[in-house]
Amino acid sequence: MSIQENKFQAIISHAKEYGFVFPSSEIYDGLSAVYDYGPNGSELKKNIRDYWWKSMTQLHDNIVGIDAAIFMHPTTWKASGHVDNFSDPMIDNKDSKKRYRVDHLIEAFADKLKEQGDEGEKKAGDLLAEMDQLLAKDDYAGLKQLIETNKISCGISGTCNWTEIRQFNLMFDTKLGSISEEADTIYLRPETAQGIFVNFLNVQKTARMKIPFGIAQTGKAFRNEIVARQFIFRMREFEQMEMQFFVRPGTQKEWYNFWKEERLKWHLSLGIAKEKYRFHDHAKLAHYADAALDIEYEFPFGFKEVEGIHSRTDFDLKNHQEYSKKKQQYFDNDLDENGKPYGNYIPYVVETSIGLDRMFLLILSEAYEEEMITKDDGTTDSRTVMHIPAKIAPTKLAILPLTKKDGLPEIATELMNDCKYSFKCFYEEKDAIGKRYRRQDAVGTPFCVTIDHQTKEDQTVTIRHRDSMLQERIPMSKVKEIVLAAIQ
RNA sequence: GCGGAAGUAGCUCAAUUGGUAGAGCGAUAGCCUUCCAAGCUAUAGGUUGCGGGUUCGAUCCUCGUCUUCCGCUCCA
Repeated sequence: MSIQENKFQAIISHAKEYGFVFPSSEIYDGLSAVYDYGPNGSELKKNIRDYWWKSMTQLHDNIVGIDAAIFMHPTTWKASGHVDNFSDPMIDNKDSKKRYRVDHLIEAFADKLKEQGDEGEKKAGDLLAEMDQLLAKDDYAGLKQLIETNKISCGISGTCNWTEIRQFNLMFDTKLGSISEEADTIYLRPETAQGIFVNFLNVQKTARMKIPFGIAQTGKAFRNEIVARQFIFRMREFEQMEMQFFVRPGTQKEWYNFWKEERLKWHLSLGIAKEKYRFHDHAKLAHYADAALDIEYEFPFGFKEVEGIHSRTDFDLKNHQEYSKKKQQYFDNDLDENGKPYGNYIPYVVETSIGLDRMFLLILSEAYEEEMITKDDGTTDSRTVMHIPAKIAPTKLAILPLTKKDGLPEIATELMNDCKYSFKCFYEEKDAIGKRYRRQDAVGTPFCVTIDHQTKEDQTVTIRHRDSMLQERIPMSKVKEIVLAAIQ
């Protein structure tokens, strides 16, 4: 475990040192649980996003994309259930410093009452009924009163020395409109999915989609996590890559299983070992789901969720129909077993939702290696190498003239100009060649090409492979196609 | 948010009982022209996290604060 923890620390340091991830606003001591992506990080993140986007919208002809706004009409979040389910009243015991969710605290007390026979059973029922009423009214003073009159105590300290009840709202809000008194409160979206749901009919009609079909979207989402830690794993501002797949009611289970397998295939297509992944089925389901699972990856700090597959039923569309008073129905012309069209219905939804930042951390965790190598003369040496899959590596090709004289930089520049329209290249003529190789290893560049004096004679160059460190002599004219073949 | 630990150059770390900060690596410029980091020269880089207090004098003692790490609490 401690080796793994050290590895995680090493990855965080490496990420900062080589321009992948910086703490946000670092010169002002940082902002907790917010991070910025540097030059290499922003390339890698973009490449992961593009790879996902392409696999969804280009390789599936029944999936189209949208880019909905972060700001949405406030009613959206009432319909989605987030306003009610996204805030929990909390209370702290002053002696034990333990924090409880108010409803959990009272429910636990009620469970104890129930064990005391019929009379306790009745008391517990009354208590819970009263709690529900107070919760519905957001009456925190009343809830505290309820705790005090029932002498509900802390399990650790045994005292009833409680703080005031406080509300932890997990959605960020802001004001729309410049004069704050007249402005409406709106939320920063806590998930991108609702932008897809409210556009369901717009997309279905304008892109002439037939069920089953999907809508994909990537974008920022915001959650006011009480504790946000573990580097970029849990951030307050993060990016999601979501796809909502609309299906005929009754077929959701089959599509749920389809996407479960399909999404795992996507992960494995990046060359990551199957053993690093596992499925985790949710026993306790969210308010909108009839089935849910996580795709978990073994991070240095244990198996954690990277992606979720949720069978969201018709919960969202049905609620949007109710709140907006706009029909969210789809007319299905396909014929059922009786030869009649399926007709009007509100589709069911299967969601795939992956955290881009988590995927980024997954790639870093998977790629990072401190390698011990034995040199030809028997001495040992170490190198830090990022085995980032070539197709998402920040830089694809480093072009290195062996020396900065004798016309070698000119030839290298020519190659650079030939390749830079096709993929991201990096040019460097400083320092010994070995040092330059190591620098490229550290940022995960899969290929280095060295131009030497022989290049002037026969137009060949040395191409050096990052993972194996093997070198081969190839015609300079082949460089572009070799790299292109590796990144597609 | 609570408890514990830590914070000195980009990184890793020094600095005697309190006497106003050094090294290695890295970076930059140049030399060398070398196919797997650690040849040579030079340069830059610090209000010791920040702010008070004690003291003639604080990196060191003390208080507060911020950040990070570990453990709790929350995570639709």
